[in-house]
Amino acid sequence: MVKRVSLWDAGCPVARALDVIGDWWSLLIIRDAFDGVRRFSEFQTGLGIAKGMLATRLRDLTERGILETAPASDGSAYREYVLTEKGRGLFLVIVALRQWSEDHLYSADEPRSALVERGSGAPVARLELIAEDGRSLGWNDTEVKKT
Amino acid sequence: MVKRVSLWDAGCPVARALDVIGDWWSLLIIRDAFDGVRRFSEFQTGLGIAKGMLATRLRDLTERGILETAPASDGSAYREYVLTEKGRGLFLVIVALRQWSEDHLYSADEPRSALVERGSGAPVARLELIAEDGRSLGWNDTEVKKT
DNA sequence: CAGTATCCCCCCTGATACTG
DNA sequence: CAGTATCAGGGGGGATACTG
Repeated sequence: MVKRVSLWDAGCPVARALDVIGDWWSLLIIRDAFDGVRRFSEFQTGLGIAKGMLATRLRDLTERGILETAPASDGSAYREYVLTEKGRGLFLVIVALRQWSEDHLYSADEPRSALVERGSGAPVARLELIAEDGRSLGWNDTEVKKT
Repeated sequence: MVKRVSLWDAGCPVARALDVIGDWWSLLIIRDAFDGVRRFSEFQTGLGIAKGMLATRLRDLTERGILETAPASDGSAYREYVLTEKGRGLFLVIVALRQWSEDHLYSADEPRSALVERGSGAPVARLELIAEDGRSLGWNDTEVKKT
């Protein structure tokens, strides 16, 4: 973000999305936020990010409506950072990244993690693209249509 | 990629994925590849990227097994860059980004695009997270379990 | 703890020129 | 057309010190 050439107006939704969350740290911060991280120091130690960088990223993400600040839940004087509805909308992006990563970036003997239902621990179905009638679609079965 | 601090070994699949395709240009190149772009100059003019940067990105993506080179289909002496199976696996990541972007980054009066079935033009269902029995799941219904 | 301020390096990135 | 080589700049990003 804040890059020399913004692709915001390039007319492609993907480019516009990357303009907002396409830098190195943002998605990692958002991932941590989904995992319940809320405090500055939690992000900082968990990510190993420099404090100044983290402050900048948190401010940017807040300005862009992905995070919002809330009074600390423990009564201390500090802020907490929580995902907005817009921010929570990025969940599937992270799930898709996770799924691809575990499919293609891990060797068979490495420890894995899996997304399961909270409580029951039942596995979650793989993300897939389907037609409205339920047929599974591959990447080559689709195209982008301007409306 | 090639960043001071690699998160490849951070133990998080999302971080590892971003280590591979988390830089500014890679996903845009991949998106273009999904749209059928194959030639150096097509990428270059379509993205407005500097030639040196593009050459570096194409090489990195090839080394990482996301793209592969093929002889030019028109018989010329040049290479073409096409997605591998691993690269095609990123389709859902791009779809998720597109969906989020159109949900949250576009105002009502802006022109949109939509993913439709090739040929029929029938709309594609929204990406969503479901349990194995078909129930729709929200972000807060899940957790990551180490295996 | 939660930041802000400063310093500074280095690499990403663009621009241009050059080659086959 | 498809790159490679080189140069120059700007800012991403780390480290440290400082404040409340």
